[in-house]
Amino acid sequence: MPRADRKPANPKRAAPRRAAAAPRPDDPRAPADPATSGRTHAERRDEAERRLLAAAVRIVADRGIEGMTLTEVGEAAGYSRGLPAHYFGRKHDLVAAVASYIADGFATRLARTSDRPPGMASLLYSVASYLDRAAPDDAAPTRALMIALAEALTEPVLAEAMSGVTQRSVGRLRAMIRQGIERGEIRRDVDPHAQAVIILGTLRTTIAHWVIDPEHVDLATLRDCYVSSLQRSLAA
Amino acid sequence: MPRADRKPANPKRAAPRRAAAAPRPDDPRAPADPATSGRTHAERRDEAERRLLAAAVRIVADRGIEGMTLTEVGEAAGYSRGLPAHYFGRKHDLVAAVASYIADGFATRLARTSDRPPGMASLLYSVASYLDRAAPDDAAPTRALMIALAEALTEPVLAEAMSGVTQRSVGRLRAMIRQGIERGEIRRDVDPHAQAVIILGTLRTTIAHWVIDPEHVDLATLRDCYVSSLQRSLAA
Amino acid sequence: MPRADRKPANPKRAAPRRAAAAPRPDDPRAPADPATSGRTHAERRDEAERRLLAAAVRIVADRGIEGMTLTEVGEAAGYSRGLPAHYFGRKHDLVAAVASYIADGFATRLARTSDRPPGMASLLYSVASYLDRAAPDDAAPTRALMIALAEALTEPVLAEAMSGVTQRSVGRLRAMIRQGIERGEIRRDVDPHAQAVIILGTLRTTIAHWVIDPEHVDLATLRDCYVSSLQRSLAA
Amino acid sequence: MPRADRKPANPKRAAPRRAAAAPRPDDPRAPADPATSGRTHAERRDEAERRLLAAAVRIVADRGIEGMTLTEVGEAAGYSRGLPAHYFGRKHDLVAAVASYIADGFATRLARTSDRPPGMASLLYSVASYLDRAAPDDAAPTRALMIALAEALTEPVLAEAMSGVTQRSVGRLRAMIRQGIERGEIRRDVDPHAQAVIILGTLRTTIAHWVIDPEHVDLATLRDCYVSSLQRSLAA
DNA sequence: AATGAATGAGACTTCATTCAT
DNA sequence: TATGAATGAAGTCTCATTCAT
Repeated sequence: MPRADRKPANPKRAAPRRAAAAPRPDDPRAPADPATSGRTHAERRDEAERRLLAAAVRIVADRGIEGMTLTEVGEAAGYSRGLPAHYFGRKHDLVAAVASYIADGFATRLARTSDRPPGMASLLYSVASYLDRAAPDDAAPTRALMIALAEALTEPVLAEAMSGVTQRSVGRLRAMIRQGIERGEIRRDVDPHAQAVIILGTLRTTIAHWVIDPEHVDLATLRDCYVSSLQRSLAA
Repeated sequence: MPRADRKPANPKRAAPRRAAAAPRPDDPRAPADPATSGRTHAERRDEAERRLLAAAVRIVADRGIEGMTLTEVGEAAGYSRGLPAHYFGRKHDLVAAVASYIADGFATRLARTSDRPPGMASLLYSVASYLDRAAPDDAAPTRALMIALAEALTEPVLAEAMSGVTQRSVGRLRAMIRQGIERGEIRRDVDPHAQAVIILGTLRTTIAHWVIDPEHVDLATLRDCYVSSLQRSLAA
Repeated sequence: MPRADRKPANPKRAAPRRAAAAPRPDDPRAPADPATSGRTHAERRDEAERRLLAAAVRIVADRGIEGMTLTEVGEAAGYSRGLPAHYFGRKHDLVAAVASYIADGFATRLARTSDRPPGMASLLYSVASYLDRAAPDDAAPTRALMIALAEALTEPVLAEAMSGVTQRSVGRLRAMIRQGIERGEIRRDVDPHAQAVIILGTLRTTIAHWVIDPEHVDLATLRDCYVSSLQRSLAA
Repeated sequence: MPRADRKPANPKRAAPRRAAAAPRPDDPRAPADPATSGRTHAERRDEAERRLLAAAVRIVADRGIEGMTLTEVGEAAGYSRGLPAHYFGRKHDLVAAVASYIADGFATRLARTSDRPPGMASLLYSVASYLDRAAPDDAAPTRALMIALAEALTEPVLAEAMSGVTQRSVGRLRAMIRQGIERGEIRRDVDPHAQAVIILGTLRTTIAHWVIDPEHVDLATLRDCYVSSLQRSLAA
């Protein structure tokens, strides 16, 4: 006689299902009213998609792209195993969406958002605030970016997205360097593009260093140190 | 580099697979006579192990750690698919061995091998040649190191092995910076360790950037740019 | 060199395997309509689970626990080879489920289900009907129990389940013996527990004997023989 | 550069090798002089074979036939992985040899070794001492026999060897029963063969029960209980 | 006589993917 | 919209087995 109460042994299947009430405010920009009822299909779809992506980012930050399974993403987002596939189709496409989602979060990070004058001042300010913004309470997005950059070496779909965010970042730095040269603040023999690549590389490596070993790395000190180094090396 | 010869034509070949024609001189110091007969157990074992590791490195350079399968490693080395497991047991242990193997290949990369005077000159020379050596004919070792460093973020066994190379490399840079300070070439307020960590990271990140996107990055320009930046920012 | 794009496992996936023709009525109480369509998820799941367990019991009866493979269980039940793992996770857990399934089928075999008076009469009746019920058309369940009991010696998960069914059986026999003693039908110097263990052992060995060599063993004769022996040896 | 000190990850390979000095007096009947030197090839071969078999029995007692690997047998006996295959060829043949070896150890267990008079007294004495001898300091041989008997249900090569012990044991019991009948101690309507089969089976099943679940079974009580039951049920 | 290198079959297990509900 | 049942490919790992030393 079959046992009525048997459950599949897979422990993951025991994970919470659905949780329509208030799944989890995964996304910092969570909507004010996450209640299921009283919302249009489009709204629900959008929210589900956002939650799935946010869950995916957290998982990527933990275990990398290969370590992320569709089942896990669905359940971590408070939905069923099947939903990620339902929305994104192939895993490949989910990975692409995750990569864009991660990149978007950093897209404007080097944009000049202050009232600093263009050129050297903007550059130094952007560099400083890039490092400042890396250390919020939740390191997951930063960690996810680092991992996505790393795994772009072997995963073409990531390479594409990461190449995009890299080029935008390099472009912003390059523009500031050019302005600095035009304004006579920065040496004329500096190659704006190459210098921008090096600055971005230094920023990323500093953050990666902190992501790996936050205990022993003091971002504020490194920030000050780098800003003054940069000033010294670029000054006309 | 993709392999040319996939499998022996005759699938039911009972004879040992090791082709007498010296399948591939994986090891630069390949033995003169790789024929099967006339060698001791220990010799055969050592050679097989070396070949397996060399094959694994090539595959890691192509597809990353997760993309490397035991079957592929065995066959790429000219043996059976079972041999890697037979030697290394778990894939985990093969990965550890591969990581050490990769790390060993770069152990002396930042050692001062020139006749430059110690201190600033050595430092700048080492930095320049690190970037120069990244792009030889066979980029596989460099690629493999970059990938191993990247995947160390999510794979603890790699993290351990990579930590070794990193510490050795940081140590060498740190020593040069200290000498530069002692000789009065480098500012006294530079923290040798922190600066060494940042320099190494920047070198690596930049190379990774180039690996992913060689179109937009010219290593020679970067090298000159970085050397002069460093010189100015560190100079006493 | 960028990786060749990974391709979907099988682009032209063959149609689902579940034959609509009701592959095999594995379960004696097979459902009237095993067709795939028109059933809820829960129903399909339950039926699949029942079929898998029934198939597993048959295979265990044939080849023992070690000889049972997940692939075989899946296909013998009319499903894919992947389903057992999908439901039960590890083979270990399937084995545990099979052991419970087998034990459950025999759990009540020694319960007094007749209108015989308690004590000696019930005991003799239970013993007789235990042997009678062992010889239906399909010896697989009995054979599976014997094998599970045997392999419990080396497989802890079986030992647990078998220990359970054994203790229940011993408990029932012991209760009847106690009643017989209280009613003055059975000698006062009989140790109810030890005697119950011996009776169960004799029953099982008799059945095992028949399972192994049904041609030369006449269960009806052995039954009569043992019932009268028992009566003689226990009578007050 | 390949690491010279690498060992295969398989932990079993780290087990002691060879140990020519005085490996282990596995066999109680070990030769007086186990020294390697000064012995003929035949002697060394015999000893190696005996050691291998003794090691195999210990392993079977622990993990069963399927759980026994050739490598483990060789190393547990103090030799190399390859020796069992070298001597016995296929695993199948080693199993057969092990089965015979086990059976031989129990060949005389039911022989009347006392001065009891033939017939009923011998029968009861043999039964009692069979149970007594089951629980010596080293239960491995008993365990191994039980396991071999159990796995004979699914492993033909075992069935054959076990059939030998069984027939000898049944024969001895049958002879005692016949003598009892001739001497007028045992009822004439007892079938000597069937009764002997049932007695032997009950002895074995009971011991197996005790092996699995020693907590709930007291062999001494069982022995007394069974002896007096037998006496009453067989008495003329 | 004895060792151990190497092979290859076959098991378990995970998971992306498809499809019915 | 969302769930989850079911498939099947691909990978890891274990070992019996063969064969050179």
